[in-house]
Amino acid sequence: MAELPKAYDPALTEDRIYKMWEDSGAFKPTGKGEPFTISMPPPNATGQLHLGHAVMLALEDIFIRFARMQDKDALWVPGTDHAAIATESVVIKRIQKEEKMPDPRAKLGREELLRRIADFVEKSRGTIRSQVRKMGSSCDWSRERYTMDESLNRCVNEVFCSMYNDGLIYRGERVVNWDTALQTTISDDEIVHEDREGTLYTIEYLSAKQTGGAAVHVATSRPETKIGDSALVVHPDDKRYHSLIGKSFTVQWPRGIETKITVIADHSIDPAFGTGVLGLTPFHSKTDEELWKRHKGEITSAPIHLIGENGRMRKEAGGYAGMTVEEARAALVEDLRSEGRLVKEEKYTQPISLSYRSGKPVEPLPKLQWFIDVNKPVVQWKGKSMSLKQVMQDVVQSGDISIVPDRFEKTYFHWIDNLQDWCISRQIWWGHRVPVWYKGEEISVGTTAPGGKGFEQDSDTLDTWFSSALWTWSTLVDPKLTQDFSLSLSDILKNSPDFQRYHPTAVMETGYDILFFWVARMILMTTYATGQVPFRKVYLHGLVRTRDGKKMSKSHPETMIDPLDMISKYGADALRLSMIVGQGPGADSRLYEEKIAGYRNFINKLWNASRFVLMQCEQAGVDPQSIEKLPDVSTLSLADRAILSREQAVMQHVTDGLINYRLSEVGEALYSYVWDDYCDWYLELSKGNANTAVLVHTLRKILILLHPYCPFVTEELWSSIKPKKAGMLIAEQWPGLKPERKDAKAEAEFLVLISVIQSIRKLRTDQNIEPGKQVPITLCTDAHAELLTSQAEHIKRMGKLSELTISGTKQKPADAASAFLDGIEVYLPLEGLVDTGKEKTSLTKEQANLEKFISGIEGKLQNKEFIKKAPPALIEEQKAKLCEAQDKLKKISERLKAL
RNA sequence: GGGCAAUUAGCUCAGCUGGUUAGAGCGCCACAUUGACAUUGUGGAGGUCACAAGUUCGAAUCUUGUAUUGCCCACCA
Repeated sequence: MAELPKAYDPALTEDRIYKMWEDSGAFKPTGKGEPFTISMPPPNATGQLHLGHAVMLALEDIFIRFARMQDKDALWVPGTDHAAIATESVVIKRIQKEEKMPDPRAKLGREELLRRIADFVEKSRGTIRSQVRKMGSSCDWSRERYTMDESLNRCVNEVFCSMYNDGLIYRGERVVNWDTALQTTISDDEIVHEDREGTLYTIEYLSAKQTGGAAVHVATSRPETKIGDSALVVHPDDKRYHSLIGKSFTVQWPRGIETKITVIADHSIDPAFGTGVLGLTPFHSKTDEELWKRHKGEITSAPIHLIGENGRMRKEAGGYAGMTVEEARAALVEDLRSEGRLVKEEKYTQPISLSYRSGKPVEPLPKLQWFIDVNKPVVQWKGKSMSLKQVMQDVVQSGDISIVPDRFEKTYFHWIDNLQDWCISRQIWWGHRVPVWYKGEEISVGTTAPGGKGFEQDSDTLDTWFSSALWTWSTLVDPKLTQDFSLSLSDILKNSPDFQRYHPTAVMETGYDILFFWVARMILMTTYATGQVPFRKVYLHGLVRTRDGKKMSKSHPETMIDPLDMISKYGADALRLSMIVGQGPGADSRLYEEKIAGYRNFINKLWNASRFVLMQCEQAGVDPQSIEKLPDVSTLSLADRAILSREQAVMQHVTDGLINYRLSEVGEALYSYVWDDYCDWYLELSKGNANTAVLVHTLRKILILLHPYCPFVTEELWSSIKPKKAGMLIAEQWPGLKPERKDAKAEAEFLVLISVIQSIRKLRTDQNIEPGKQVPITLCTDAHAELLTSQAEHIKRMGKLSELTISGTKQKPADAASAFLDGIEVYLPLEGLVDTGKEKTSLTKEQANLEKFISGIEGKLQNKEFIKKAPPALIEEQKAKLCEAQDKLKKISERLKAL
């Protein structure tokens, strides 16, 4: 048997073990048993693994290993995401910086830029792959996918066409969110709202002369858009403006600009805000556009497209054309001021919309784009025609999909309620190109280019979430089939064995921050495209924060914890535990190095416990691998019987916990079982009279139960201690319960033994006995004499006793320090050396505790209502406790009196 | 403006369906260094469970309200 080193060294172990797993094919599904699939949320193909990925990988690896050990047909599909906007902008920035090329898109052209991005991605994907391996992720690499794979592209195109044919995808001129920095549209979800200090300007919009009554003032935070107004909107009940409703005016603006507006009424207007009049700018505000659509018929003038995609005023802005929005605002305000039309300027907290991607303000402007209609009731679902929204609601409401923690179901429904048509086209090049071709007025939508000359493909690409939304199933279709264009999507699905067997997936695990971006979109697209839900359960983890609860951010590198650093320092197992234990689903958590180091210590504890077991075997001349069966339980020692009984409880707890996704609790339970029960008591008590069969058996169980959490160290130890015939731990079967091993009496007696030893140790400390010195002890007991006698050797060794006397309660040694347990009196005879002060302090404290406890219980028991209504078992329990406590109190009081 | 969550030891967190003398890890104090482990062991100190009212025989746990903190959503121009 090879000697294990004194401390566990993950660096010498992890890569070797991972390779062994991978080479053995253990990550591949067996094809037998109940299928259990996880789709790995694909990390961006650009970057580095961060803690968010690490948490995801750890959780999913636990799920999948547990399933695999339960003999399920476990498949975990890995992959990477092309991350359209993020990747393109990263590569463009690099080229700009490294090659001093200000506009790579213009200079390189579409084809060359795409080639460069693809190159870059290929390199990064290699990095990501190796980092995913470092975490110990047991995913099936032979099924690895990439969102830009040809087969996935086929799926994307198929879904696009099918939705187009169903009228769910349409092209329309609408106000969209324009990111002027990235020069593309973005979806509503990619907008972040922020409050900024702004100014609310009140301007004289119509003069008294024009209205024939009072002048009309309008408050606005964006004066520059007012020259693009089509209407003024007031509340229908607002008496101030009653006479104006329905009238049209020509508004004179500085620099010779003239607009025509109509005054209309709408209930959405708040008469108390500003002047109660809203200047309606249909082309540069989504809300205004909505309002405008409702009142189109009443408004005579057409909307004005004022702001261009470059963020500058267009020629429609007359004298302000060419200025940036900010410049135009300043200029117009000055002009109005000099005309005396600037009535008021006030400080104002303005909610503004920023691009999630670029961090720059989003400019709403009209643009011809592709959208997904979420309200059209044409999706066949459960025999009904529903809208995409309705299907999304149904699957969660009906329980086809459940979300952990369930409060996020509310959030999800709320999001759907507010969901509007999804703008899916992007003006970037990196991504799945919109499968539409144009020739003059002619449009061709298809998975392949149309025949005939003169067709040109739409230059836009699809939102990256469009392809990610297909992830759970597009990764399972047979790539060969996708090359055959005579097949329909449903043919492909029907004939793809993996899709047939492994979809829907069992659980989707991801951060709550992409519930809307991704999880909801997967539900939307997958139900439509496949008629199945993408997954049965959604498990959401929270954000990993710094020790102070701050967000880790790239701009503050000192706040970042790099998972790979931590792995090389403490090992992947320790990192995994530190991210799982102590954090519930959906809640943010804090991570810091000491925490990881703590779990490294735990791993090392396990390592040394195993060394101890191996050493015991060696000393007994037993080959641990040859141990197969447990001896007859009745022949075993108290400690053996107790640990075997505890083991059953732990096994049950762990299994139930994993089934119910209570990972933190399970981790804690295992931690304390291994460290407290197993190492501190069971192994200690085994010294000198070890039963190697039980030692080996219980250690094996520990390795099995811990394997999903810390796969590396457990696998490594398994090789020394597994039964000869057994294979790798990763493929080991999850143990079933053996209720006959439960032994409440043994566990109770074990606790008595522990409490005796602990109380002796405390007496020693209280009496300042040198740690090495052996002392005599007398235990006086009527109830536990037999037990204590049988355990005398243990008590002597662990209490470092020179002599142990066990007697009845009638004879008590004089001149001894004392302590009192339930039914046992512990005496440390010291021949005149007893530190009575210390003993008094200790006993007085105990006395006070007991008195408090007793009066509490007595209060309860004297309460008639309690006696009447509490469950009888509880009452009995309380009575028993009271007796014990009173007995103990009596002894302590007597002793105190004697002192 | 709407919604959601959190508030338990110095720090990070458990405490599941109400009955515990309220727990863990780290940190702290004291002690211990030759055979599993100092990445350790032994013993200890430390909490009116944010506040208030209510339900109940009984509340850290349920209800309501308040406060503080954080997050999400939202068309006050």
